[in-house]
Amino acid sequence: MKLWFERNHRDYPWCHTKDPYEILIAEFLLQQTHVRKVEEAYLSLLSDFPTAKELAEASESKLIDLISPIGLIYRAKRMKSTANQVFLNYGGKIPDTFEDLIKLPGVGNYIANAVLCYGYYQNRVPIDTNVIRLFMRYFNLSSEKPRPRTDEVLAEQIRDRYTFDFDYRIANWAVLDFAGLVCTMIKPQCPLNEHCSYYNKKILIHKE
DNA sequence: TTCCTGACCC
DNA sequence: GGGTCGGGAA
Repeated sequence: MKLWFERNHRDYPWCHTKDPYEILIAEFLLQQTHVRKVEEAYLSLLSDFPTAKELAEASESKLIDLISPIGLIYRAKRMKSTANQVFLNYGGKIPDTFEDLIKLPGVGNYIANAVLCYGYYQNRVPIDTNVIRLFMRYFNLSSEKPRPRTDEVLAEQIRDRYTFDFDYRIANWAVLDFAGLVCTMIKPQCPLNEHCSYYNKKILIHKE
């Protein structure tokens, strides 16, 4: 996986920062949004509002203009509100604990873990739709719940199998990229085929 | 039409 | 547990 990442990984601006504020912005913009479209919004937003303080003082209409091309406009209000709380309650510093992070408006389980991992180098696993799809397929995991995202049992099974011996920042990006580029939702073309229980199951069904 | 590095509401 | 936000690409 590490080798695959070194050869094939995608290069996004937020992969080059360890500033928790910039990470937070990226994760905010990325939710339920195609990665390709986020890059421009991310850069212009950081260019206009380089710190939490400036975002807290930003005009809401300006924020909406920046976010409207990628949808989910309510994120503008949440981001501004979060910046305000960061400024008021934490002296402008993004919190470094899970408990404090999820108190912020618009920050849930995934974004909190992402900030802790990418911004504070903690060995966290932000579990999103990509990670779930990849691990459910490869390890033949299943979930009782209609929404695997909310399945804490499944999350634990994924973390158990998340045994990378290198930087978790790299590992998470690698998993994300691999799921996004190779283990895709529709017609995946995967080099790990024979190792993957999902592929083997499909072959089996095909033969019958 | 479905889906996208989710979070929030009921 | 399920609905909803949302523009854009496949």
